[in-house]
Amino acid sequence: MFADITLPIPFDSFTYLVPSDMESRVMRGCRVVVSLGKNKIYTGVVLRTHDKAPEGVEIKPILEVLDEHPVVNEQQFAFWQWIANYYLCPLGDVMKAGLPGAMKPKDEKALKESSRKRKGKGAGDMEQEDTPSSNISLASSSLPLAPFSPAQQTAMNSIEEAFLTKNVTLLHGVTSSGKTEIYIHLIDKYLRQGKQVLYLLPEIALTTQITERLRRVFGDSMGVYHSKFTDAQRLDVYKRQASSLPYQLILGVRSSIFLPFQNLGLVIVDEEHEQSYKQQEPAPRYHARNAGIMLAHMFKAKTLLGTATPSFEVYHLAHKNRYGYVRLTQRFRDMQLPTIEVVDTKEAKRKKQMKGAFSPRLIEAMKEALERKEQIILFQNRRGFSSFIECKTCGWVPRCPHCDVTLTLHKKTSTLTCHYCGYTAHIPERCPACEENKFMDIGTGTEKIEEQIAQIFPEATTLRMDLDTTKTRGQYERIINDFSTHQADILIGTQMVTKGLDFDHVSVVGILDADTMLNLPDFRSYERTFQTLSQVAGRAGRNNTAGLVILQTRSADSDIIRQITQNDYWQMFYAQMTERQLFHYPPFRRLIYVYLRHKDDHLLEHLADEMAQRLRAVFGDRVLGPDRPPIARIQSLYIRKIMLKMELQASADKVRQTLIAIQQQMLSLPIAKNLNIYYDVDPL
DNA sequence: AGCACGCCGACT
DNA sequence: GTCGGCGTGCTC
Repeated sequence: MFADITLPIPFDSFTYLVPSDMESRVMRGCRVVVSLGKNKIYTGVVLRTHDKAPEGVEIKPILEVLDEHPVVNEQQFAFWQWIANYYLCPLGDVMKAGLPGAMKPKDEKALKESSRKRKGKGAGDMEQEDTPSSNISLASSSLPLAPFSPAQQTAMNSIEEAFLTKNVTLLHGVTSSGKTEIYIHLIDKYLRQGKQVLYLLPEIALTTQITERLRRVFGDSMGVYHSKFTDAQRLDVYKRQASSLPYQLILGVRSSIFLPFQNLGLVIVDEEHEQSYKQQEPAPRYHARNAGIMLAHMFKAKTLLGTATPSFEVYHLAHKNRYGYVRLTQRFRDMQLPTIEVVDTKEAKRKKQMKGAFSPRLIEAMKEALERKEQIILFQNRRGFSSFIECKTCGWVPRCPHCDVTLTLHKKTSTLTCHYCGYTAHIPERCPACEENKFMDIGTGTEKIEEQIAQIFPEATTLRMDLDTTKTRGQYERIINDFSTHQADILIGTQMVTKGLDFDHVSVVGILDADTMLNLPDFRSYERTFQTLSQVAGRAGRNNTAGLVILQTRSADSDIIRQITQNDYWQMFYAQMTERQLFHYPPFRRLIYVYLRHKDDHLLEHLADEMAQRLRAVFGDRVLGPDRPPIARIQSLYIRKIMLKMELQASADKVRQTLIAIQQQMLSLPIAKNLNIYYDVDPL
């Protein structure tokens, strides 16, 4: 008897021998311990048992069976396989994402350790058991639900009506329209029917505030699943979901779609448009919103997608009546939307009125706010001090030796940093090209904004929130907390400030430079700028006063800026969709990026051409490239990208089979040793 | 992915 | 004369 075992490495499975004394215990879905290679020990999951010996390889025995009952159920297997097929990655990669970290490769010592502990309660123990905690309220508890406003009630009714005929519904509600309250009522309804609910949030939005709010309503019937939790904590939730007394509501981040569910009735994807639902590294490169819809589909459950600024993919399907559509235009307690004032920085610059990144109008608005003891948020979508430094004499620019990018200046730490691989270098005293010692910095990051504030408003206190100031645990929450308790007047930040909490004392939001976002070489740049700037703008305004947003741009009279200031989603969507259709981009086509990596640029060039040619033989002009991506080298590997634009009706299965076949042809070429090929399906 | 094997530089 | 650098090849 043999067993195909999936291991947490980028392969589908390996075949092992089942020792006769284990035959009754080696079952599909159980974990086993096996050795791989010279002396590596892994925990894997049994995919299937059979009697066909693989040819041409030595076959090793399974060393140990860890579970008496399967810990991966049939629904999960089907879901794993869907992810692997759709996102074109080995099953092992899915397993790695799908099981909590307690299944990491073990060394010999850890293995013996766990054998000993398994009698008790080791961390790697996944034996099924009912959790000891009693008094678990299954339905929602004592806190009566907060009453709806008429607008919310109407929206709730519309959602329920839409679900009669549609499996997926988009709830398109402006900021502060009370979407969460609607989710809570809907969750309550499903829980009362004995159905499970999965409530997905982007990582950054899963704060203690939202957790506590839901905890007050749903008490112990809610489990929280966050990537910041320890392996043991996540394992607890996993075990609980597989037990006979699972949490009825899971509030979680993208990876919680992999938890075992038993009777899922509803999936909520909040902030549906958030890019962070799709990850580029590591594989599997799945989109949690789309995978969540598939998960719901497998359970014949419903999906509610919520956002103030829908993604084109979702809005398009809602518009075509494939998804239900519910609009919520009224803000909670009739809060007014902020006024957006556009400042033409091209004009201000010509008149030499700019103070660094600040226009006179923005300075004036900030000054007034500070005098009224109100708070300010400044948005600059670039971290660090400047984009890069340049030798004043010869124009030399320091670049990352591993990646094909300029190094960003971080003045606080006196370093030059690569934002891709993290390489850091000291600022050179003299230019290595011409020996001169004068540099100028080009571009503006959050650090430089902070420095300019100190000059313009020396009295004001500031906080900075970007990747650099939120590296360690708790820093993010701390900045949010300090700012909401008014321990600083001004919050300077990147995209990060667009998410999270509503602040009560922010009257002015300054967008320092809308153009860098608009000018990114990406077919989604307008869609994204609209989303991001709408979200930032939504931070302005207090209880009964409309906030003021100062939007600085060099293209003040462009259509996109007008659409943003008028909050005209439809116009923006309509104009952009015309272009998307014309140039065969999503949501009219399905994109697949094929990436090739190799350390030898010349050889890679040749191999990429070869692969593109083979793809063209099948897919014709649906194949574009190969191209050198904007960042053509990361961590010493050169990269090429081939783009596929598939029709929506093209069979995903056929496309996959063709791609895998061509990949295998490529990798069998003698010159293609060390060629690395991977895919990004529906890239963002 | 991760880890052993393999062939070239600075050390006791 | 060895320790160790990371290039490259393989894993049932």
